[in-house]
Amino acid sequence: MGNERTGTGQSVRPESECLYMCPGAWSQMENHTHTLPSLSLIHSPTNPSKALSLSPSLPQHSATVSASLPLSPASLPQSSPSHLLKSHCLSPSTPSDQDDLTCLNWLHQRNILPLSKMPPLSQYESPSISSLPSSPAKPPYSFSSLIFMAIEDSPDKRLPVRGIYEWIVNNFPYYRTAPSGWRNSVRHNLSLSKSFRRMQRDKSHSIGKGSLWCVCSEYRPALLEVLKKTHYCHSNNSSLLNNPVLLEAADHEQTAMCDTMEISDLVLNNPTLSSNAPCSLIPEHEELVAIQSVELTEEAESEKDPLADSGYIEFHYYQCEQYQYLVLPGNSDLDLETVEILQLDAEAQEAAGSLLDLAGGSH
DNA sequence: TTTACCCTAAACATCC
DNA sequence: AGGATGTTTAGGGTAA
Repeated sequence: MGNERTGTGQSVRPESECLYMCPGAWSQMENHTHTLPSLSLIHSPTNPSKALSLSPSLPQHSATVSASLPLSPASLPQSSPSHLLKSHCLSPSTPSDQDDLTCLNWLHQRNILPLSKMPPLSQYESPSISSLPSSPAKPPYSFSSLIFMAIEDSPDKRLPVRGIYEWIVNNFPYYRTAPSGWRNSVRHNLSLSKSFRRMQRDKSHSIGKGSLWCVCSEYRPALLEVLKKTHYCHSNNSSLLNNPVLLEAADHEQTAMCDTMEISDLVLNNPTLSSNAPCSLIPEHEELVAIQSVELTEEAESEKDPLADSGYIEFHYYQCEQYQYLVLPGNSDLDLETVEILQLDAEAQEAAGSLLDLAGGSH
């Protein structure tokens, strides 16, 4: 009965997690390694020069999505990285697909990878693992926004109620396990909101029960605006994402380069990065995670990296004391507080992706 | 405090 | 008949 709209987490992360990094962020980190002389951020264990070959041509959406990825415990894997991969798979695919570690198709279409959002580690020290929530955090979007996105994401810009359900479930894993009352809320919104219109069914082309629903064009800008606001409100952990240029670029499907100056600033101001790690850096578990396949330059092709060939890049996340570490190939350490400005949480990614889609939609 | 917006639940009608 | 869909009402929470 309670309102869970905030979806903010309050639990602790497992001590070691795998992270997912969008190529844009990867590339930008790479581009700024020169400001981090003590860190060799990205290189392959088998080919240290490989990092420079991982320079995907930044796709249209990558600028927006790589602008910020604040980290939140609520959206973090609670039990295992595979759980994270499943629960945060935002691809509209079948359940079987979602069991696949490579199930990031939808995000990949936008060159986005889910990277969990969490506040600095100090905010949730020492809760027990048993207190971890077992399901993904509730998306911050209102039902109107969810319906809007679902309809706009459909080829014909119209969906039956069941199709809306399916879209939401496929894209927001929270609703897979949520009590079914949310469906009632969806119908309630469809009926009550002036933004949505029920279309007369064509009896000759029966779609089964119910009608098709579409977005009223006159309310479309307002719905889009709400999405943008949600996008801003849930990405307040990043000065970068609050840069209007980013969303403006999203609206125009333009590439806006993320200003990563803060990276060097943060790193240079962070004593943990200029000294050795305060404890041994042994992650509790390791996994390979799917990361978007990147287009390699010809040079890279000539120096093949088996990890790159597989489409996987291995790196590890874990916590130690009050710091969060991202261990990249080559045993490099990076305080995640400095990384987060390169990351979008899944929700922000969602918003960004939807906005991008919408921006390139019917207008 | 008010207002607007949102979420949730429930009851009921209609359709398939 | 039963489930899905659609409408309406009611009540509570949150933020501006």
